[in-house]
Amino acid sequence: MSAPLKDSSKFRPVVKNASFPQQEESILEFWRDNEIYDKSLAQREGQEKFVFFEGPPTANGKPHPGHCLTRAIKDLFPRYKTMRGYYCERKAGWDTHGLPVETEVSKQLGIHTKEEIEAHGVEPFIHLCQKSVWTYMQEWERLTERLGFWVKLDSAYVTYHQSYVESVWWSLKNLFDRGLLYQGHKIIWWWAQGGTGLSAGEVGQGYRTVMDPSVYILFPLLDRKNTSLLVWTTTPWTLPSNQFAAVNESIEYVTVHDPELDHNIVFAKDLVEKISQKVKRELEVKSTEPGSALVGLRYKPPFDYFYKDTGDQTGELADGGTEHVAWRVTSADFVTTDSGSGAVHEAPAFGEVDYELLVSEQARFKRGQGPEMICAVAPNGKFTDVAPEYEGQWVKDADKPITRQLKDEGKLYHQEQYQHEYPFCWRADDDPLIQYPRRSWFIKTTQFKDQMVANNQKINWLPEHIKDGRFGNFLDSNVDWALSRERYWGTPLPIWVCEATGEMESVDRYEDLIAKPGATGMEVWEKAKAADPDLVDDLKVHKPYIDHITYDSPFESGARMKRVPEVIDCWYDSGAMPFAQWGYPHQGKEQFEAQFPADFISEAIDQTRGWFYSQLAISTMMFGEDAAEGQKSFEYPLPFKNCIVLGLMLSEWWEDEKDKDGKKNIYLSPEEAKSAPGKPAHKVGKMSKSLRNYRAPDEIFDVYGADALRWYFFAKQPPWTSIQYSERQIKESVPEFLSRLWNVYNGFFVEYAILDDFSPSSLEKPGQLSHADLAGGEGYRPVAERGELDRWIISELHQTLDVVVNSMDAYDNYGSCTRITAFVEALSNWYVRRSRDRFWAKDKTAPEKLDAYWTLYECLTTTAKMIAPFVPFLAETIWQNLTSVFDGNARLSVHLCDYPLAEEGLIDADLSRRMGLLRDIASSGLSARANAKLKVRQPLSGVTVVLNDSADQSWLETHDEILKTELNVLDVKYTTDAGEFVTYQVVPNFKRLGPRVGKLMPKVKKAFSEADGGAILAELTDTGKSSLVVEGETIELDSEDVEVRLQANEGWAAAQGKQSVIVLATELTPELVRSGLARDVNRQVQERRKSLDLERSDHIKLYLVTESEELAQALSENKEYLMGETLANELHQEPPSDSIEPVECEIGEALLKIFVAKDVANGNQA
RNA sequence: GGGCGUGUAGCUCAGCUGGUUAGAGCGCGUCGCUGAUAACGACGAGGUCCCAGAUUCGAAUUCUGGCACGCCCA
Repeated sequence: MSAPLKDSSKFRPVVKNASFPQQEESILEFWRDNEIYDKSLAQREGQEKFVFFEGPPTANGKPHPGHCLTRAIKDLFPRYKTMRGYYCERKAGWDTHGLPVETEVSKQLGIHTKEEIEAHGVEPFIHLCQKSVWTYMQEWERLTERLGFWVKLDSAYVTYHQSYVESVWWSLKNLFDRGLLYQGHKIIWWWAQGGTGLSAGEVGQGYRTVMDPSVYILFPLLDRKNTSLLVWTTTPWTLPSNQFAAVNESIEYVTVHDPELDHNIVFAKDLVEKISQKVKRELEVKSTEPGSALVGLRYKPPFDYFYKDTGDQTGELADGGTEHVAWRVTSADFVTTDSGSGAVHEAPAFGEVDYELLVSEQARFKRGQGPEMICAVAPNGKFTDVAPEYEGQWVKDADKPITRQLKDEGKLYHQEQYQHEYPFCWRADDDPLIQYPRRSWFIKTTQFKDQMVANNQKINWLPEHIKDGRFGNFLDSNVDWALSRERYWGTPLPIWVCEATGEMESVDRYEDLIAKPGATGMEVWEKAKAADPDLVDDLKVHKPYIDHITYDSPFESGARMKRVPEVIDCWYDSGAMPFAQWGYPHQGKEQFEAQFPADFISEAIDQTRGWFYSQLAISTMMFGEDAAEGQKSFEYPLPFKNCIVLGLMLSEWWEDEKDKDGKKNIYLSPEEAKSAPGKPAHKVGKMSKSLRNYRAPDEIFDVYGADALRWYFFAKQPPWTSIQYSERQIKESVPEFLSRLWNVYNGFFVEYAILDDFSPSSLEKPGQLSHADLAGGEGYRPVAERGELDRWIISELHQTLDVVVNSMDAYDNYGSCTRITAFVEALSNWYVRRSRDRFWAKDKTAPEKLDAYWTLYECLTTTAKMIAPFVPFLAETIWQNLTSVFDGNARLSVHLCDYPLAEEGLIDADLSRRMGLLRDIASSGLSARANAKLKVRQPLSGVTVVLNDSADQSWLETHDEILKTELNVLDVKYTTDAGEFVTYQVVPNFKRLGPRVGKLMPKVKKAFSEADGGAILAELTDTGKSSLVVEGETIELDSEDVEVRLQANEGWAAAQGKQSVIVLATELTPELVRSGLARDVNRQVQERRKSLDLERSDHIKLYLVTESEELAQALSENKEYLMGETLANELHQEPPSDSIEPVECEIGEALLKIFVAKDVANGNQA
């Protein structure tokens, strides 16, 4: 089709079969070329702010579909708020530190342990880390852009940048100076052979089922003669380091007499039978007491390595008095009677809960007077000389000899083997891990627990249960933040220690550091930089360079200050992002104060203990009521006000065995899986890089487009639902929504507007094509003056806007999308469908026709604006073409428009209700036809609609035409009189009657079913009242107390709608049959027109030849109808004289030859 | 082992504060429509709302206890 491209007052014809992905690419180009994002921001400058924080992703792996969801949601609300008039900056950010990066680099180098890293050299290792961070940078940026996520990538914050590091340092110095940063021990899973601790993730990978000893040891009680506490443990090698025995205060304990040993033994009452069975002898219970009675009793531990020197040591308690520091019975809630003896051996060096018990014991004493942790094992996992008998032995190998020694000494009461899960090193799977204490730095977050809990209450969590559920619980069980990491690539802990006195101080700027008296060591960096000028300057604040910088101690002359070796937890980096992204307070003061707190953030649920917590903790400590003096504190020290917690995205894949190199999981789509050789196993689970169990987002973009993916995320479920990601679902969102709207826009509106020369170009100030902007266009009539259908769809549009805006303001994208989908469905399947006649009308200037164009135009432009935040590409495509007629006078981009708001005056609730009823009746009518096997092409003489409520009858009666066309009937009758077609059923309104009649309800229900529905209804209609007698009680009824249902009687071609029954007249007269035949003929002629590639506006000469008398009569009776429908200038019932290729087809029983030829002479005469 | 969440049609998911006929989309089947046409409409099959108890006149919905799955932590 040759389009008048030069005529800018006409719409551009849209390329047929344009693919969404291709269109999106050109929209991206348009946005780039015209800097639309920047303009959308500039336009809102000075307006109220909507603050968004980007939770920094780590760019050292390829992005997967789960990341797309996060980024899509992060884009949606800022776009929406911007259109609503807010100023919303979006600064990107990248998380660059931490173990994942080190692991990635180690893999490249083929090394594992810290020793190997040191051997390789920390300096080159760090260089690799810094570079590795950007390995997938481009892919992330491309994904971000391709998805339509508008965020400022070129001014992104980066956690390893000097300004960022110094901002983090500032906060750490602040905490240090306030005494909130302290050193303590942390029990970690320790790989003794490798000399390193393992992260939780690594530990989780290495669990195996093993058999370990389970031993019951006698701890003689010093205060009770001939009596021992029976203590249980599964790690005999920790017994030499025993410090306490723990019982549960609320459990009952017994003292039993063992006849064989002639000794009294104390253990949990519930376990008497079990333990008797184990030792195979009757144990006589002598007395019972609560666990609390045992607390404080002293005992003699099985080994005296430590006991011999300090067994009698006492210390002063904080609230007066003295107590023995160790080898006492203490109380602990975690002790149960599920296994063991109800008394547990405690070696604080080798267990986290044991260590916590030590800490709480220490807290009872005056400072320095309490128990010190004891430990008979060296970091290499071997006994030290403290335990001479076992010195140099690997702890796990010592289990047996230790048990044997205890047995020989009569201290072992019972032993057995037991099976459990135990972690091994994931890279050396013969090495079991042990729990082991390491020196570590902590932040005293527990001091801020109440404030954090209070701040959490102010956050609007979506879904709500996060607040008091997962997040709230986590806060309640807050422990001090273990901040330090004995690693290399991270923010260095900015604390320098005096080598002589151990006094410490914190430094928060590199500049200040090198200005310290006697500072040296900067040359190491300078040399490195000179040798490799490409090194980024930010590296100088990192290991190893920073470690070389020392200076004169202010605490003792002649001594030097040296940095502690640790780096910090990278979660602290990200949690500091609200201020560190600006380099605050060294710079960016204004930006920070204007951009805190965030109005909106969103991440997946796995960030509960990650970014959500780190932000809240740091903000509360830094800016809360107890903030450092001089520090600006905020009314809301919480870092964010609204937080959408996304569900986890699971992947669906098929595991195939054909790949032999150890990576046997290959993503196969359902189709591929079907045709794959062998039997791929269907699996569902977390998306993971190593499993390769998903398809790269790029492929999705290329096949379905970003809008399809976005719509799938936004419209298919609330965002916090854990979804099983499936390509099929994405594929479905295309026809369901995108192409449906596309068909209305392109397949319908644009095509006809071009044919009809309709254009809104007469508007002098199109502006953003708001309702008001459209008035004054050529042929424009106010909505109130237009036909009902037009008023109806405008009303639907504005009701939709109302719902969408309210939902979006409440961060409910799912609710918005559901409503938008319904609107587009109504637009496509009712408005356009019912308006076709007007679009086809010949008179291009008929007011009804122009009304239809203006109405649809308004619907489409408004819809484009409405969907712009959701599917920005499609919205832009539609907008660009719909505004192309204005020579650049309209808004350049849909994203520069204000979000459309509902106008009360355009909403007509009655009309919406009635139209709904009409649609329901039409749909039931079609259903009735289908049931009666009367195809729609066959006209029927009429239908009768029985309403259960006459309120809308007169309105409906004026809309017969719609039903006549929809149902292809000649006549429509309405009645509320049941007649013989239907039966009235009156059922109780349970919601209303239930509370009133209570227990009588079942009987009332029965009474209703037995009563004469018609009579009750009649009474209610006449007097507004009725009554029922149940069990002698009279129940007064008004019309609200009952619901009327209609039931179509058997034997009629009828169907039931929500509030009506529709009955067909099924009798077919010969005339009706012939009329049906004519419609069949029309259909075949249209088919022929298409096969001849005729344009829709081409006129034809038509020859229809049949030997059937009936069909011939049908043709002549319906000649005008046929000519009109097929644009035939002439219709003959004999063959043409010139050679026209005929087609033959069956109409009913008869054969028909069809000759169609384009009428060149009279073509396009319209 | 603990916390949190989830369990509804073949699939993916809705179902608000309890109201008696549990929905949508897709898929499948049947039929229709044909100037939106690689679109559209109707109908149908398909559900012990995970199980068991309790509360209630009434439970997919509330409570208790299980089971299964997922996540986080241990």
